[in-house]
Amino acid sequence: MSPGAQEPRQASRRITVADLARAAGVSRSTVSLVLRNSPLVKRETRHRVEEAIERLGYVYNRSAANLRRQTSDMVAMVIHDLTNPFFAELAVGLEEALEAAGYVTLMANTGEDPERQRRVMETMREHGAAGFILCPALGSETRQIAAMTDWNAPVIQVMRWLPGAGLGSVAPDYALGARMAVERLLALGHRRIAFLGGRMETIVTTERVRGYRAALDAAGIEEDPALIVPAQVNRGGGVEAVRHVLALDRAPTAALCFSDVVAFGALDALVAAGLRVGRDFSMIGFDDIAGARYTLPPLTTVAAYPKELGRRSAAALLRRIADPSEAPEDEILAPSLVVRGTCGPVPAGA
Amino acid sequence: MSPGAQEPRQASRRITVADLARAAGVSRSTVSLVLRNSPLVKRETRHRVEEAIERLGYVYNRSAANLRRQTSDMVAMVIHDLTNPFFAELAVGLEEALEAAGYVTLMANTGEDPERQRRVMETMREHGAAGFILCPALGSETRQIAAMTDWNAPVIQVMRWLPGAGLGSVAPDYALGARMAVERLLALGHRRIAFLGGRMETIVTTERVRGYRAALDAAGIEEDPALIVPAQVNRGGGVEAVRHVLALDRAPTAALCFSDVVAFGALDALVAAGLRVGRDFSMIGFDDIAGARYTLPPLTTVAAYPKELGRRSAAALLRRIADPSEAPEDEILAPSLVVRGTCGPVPAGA
DNA sequence: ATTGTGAATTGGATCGATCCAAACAAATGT
DNA sequence: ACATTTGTTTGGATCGATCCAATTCACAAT
Repeated sequence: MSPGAQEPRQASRRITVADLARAAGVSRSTVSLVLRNSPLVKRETRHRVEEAIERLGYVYNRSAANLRRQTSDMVAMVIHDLTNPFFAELAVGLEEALEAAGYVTLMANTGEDPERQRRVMETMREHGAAGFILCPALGSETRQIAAMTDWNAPVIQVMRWLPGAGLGSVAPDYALGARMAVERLLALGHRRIAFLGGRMETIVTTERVRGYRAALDAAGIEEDPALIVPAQVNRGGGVEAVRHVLALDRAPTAALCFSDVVAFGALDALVAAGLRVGRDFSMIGFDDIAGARYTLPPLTTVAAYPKELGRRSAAALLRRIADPSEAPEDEILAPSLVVRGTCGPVPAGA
Repeated sequence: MSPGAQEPRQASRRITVADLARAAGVSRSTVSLVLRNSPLVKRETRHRVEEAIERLGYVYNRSAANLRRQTSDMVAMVIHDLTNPFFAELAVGLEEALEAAGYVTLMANTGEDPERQRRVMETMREHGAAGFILCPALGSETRQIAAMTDWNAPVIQVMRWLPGAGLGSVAPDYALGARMAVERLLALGHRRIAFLGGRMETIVTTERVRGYRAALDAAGIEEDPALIVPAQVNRGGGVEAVRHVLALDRAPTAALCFSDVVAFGALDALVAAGLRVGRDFSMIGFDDIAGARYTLPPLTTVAAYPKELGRRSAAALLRRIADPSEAPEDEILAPSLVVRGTCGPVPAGA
């Protein structure tokens, strides 16, 4: 056989508290107390039990314990796209915080499929998840998600949320971020500012557009609908959107992009069109993903701190698990503008 | 209170099979048979039970069922860095395959911390994970990982592996990939070819270097140790490694980078040094991550298919779960070379 | 020797679903 | 009418740990 072959693997029944009790000459109850670090057991008894645990190679059975205690130490994390670097980082912050609090994480990636989302959440419910962190797939039905209120397990939505589901959420202040970005462009003298990328069906887009509009309004600039250009949320979308606005009669001199990834594509298209970004054209992204500092020039963008968002949503969920009577809250994190090299004063000619 | 407030939340004891039995006028055993879709129950009885399930809003308790059946439908996925886009995609492929097979995924990110890795794996074991997918953290002790053979749950290592742990693994053929890349560069006439980035303590690096050497050997080229430049596995590492080799007496005309991310940094540094990549200097990356096609020029690289690797490791694990007597296997996937724009013939002057 | 007190320990019931051997019902054969 | 087969249903024990009320122990006080 293989070099690592063991002695003939015997069926070896699982070691239980009963076995430990027998081996240590105490009752099951006492063993249980030792396992839970109760101060009730005499020091010497504790040692005898611990010795037996060691000697027999006992493994605690959390499922059995959870069944009896009517508790759960599992949290469900349901995310629409883990390959998005922003969400990957969010997931890491989340898991880290949950682990630190003694929970294990059940993970599922829905790939934007509401049906798959429904299915995995149902399964996790059957597993007795103590709570849910959900970044809902596009097309999730509010009714179905809202029904989770009587699942007897709190739900926190992250990044995206279904208005009126009444579930609580943690997300960056998209509108504020967009507003800050546009205000920066206005301060540099820009008057024709585009919004590139995103899908108007998503709350994340409408919120960002809302902030964009608010900034223009406050500056007394009349909005030009032609400058709001929805497009796919990827590099190709950025390319397309830029091509579109450059072909306009009165092209913009600056743009806020839906996300950094869209901005990357936009940057490519601007360079291809012979424009020097940061001089001939100013641009701001959204998210501050890892690659943003490495573009040429480095991308000015709105940072949303995904890891922190993960931690916050974990904290919010744990609070609700600890006290289910607490009302759901919507937590909104202020983003910040990271100024790099893609913005400059409006060119003289414009 | 909030608009979504429900009627006063009653403590509402959980609905169990016993409740269903009472409601449907059958025994608990019959209910259980219905739940498991047994063909033994009469059609009409089944309907009565199903009606009760619907009416009472029953939720199946998988933990209780697993306890009694001495089975488990949870798989543990322990990964060292989920924010690495390569691993994120691997994780998605993995979870997808596991979900399709009826398993739920317990996820943990170790952040390259062996102690944390030990801890989370122990916890998952206590939760009764049916198997483990492990991408071991740097510095994992072989002894400790090898000890998992008597955990009574199969372990598959992905991407990285500890030689001699005797556990089974799924990984790309790193050596072959490196060899293919270097052979390409040789065919273009390059003779001084560098290897940039990576850490010699990791098997992934040594394997790639092995392939690099094999290609040079086969071409009868004497290896120059000065051209093998370990560096951090990030953009900065790439920058540093390029600066180093360009300062050599006889600088190389081409390089294989440890990974795409290293190649990105290398590209930056080459451009900064005034070299036209693909003409003055040729370069190949490794991984084929999403950004690779968007560099200028687009990066030629070795594709390793992370999603497929995830699926394969899921399949391998499920096989071992189904038949634990099966010996652990090491599965090695052939990578392929994706030719884009960063390679060209050796410049005349060199 | 007896009582009292707090510390330590314990047996039996329990969490929710499933296994198992046995019982019951319906249909078939002789 | 009875035995046999096939099809359905069932009660009690069980998985492993914990809860709870009750008991035993150790030791000081009377």
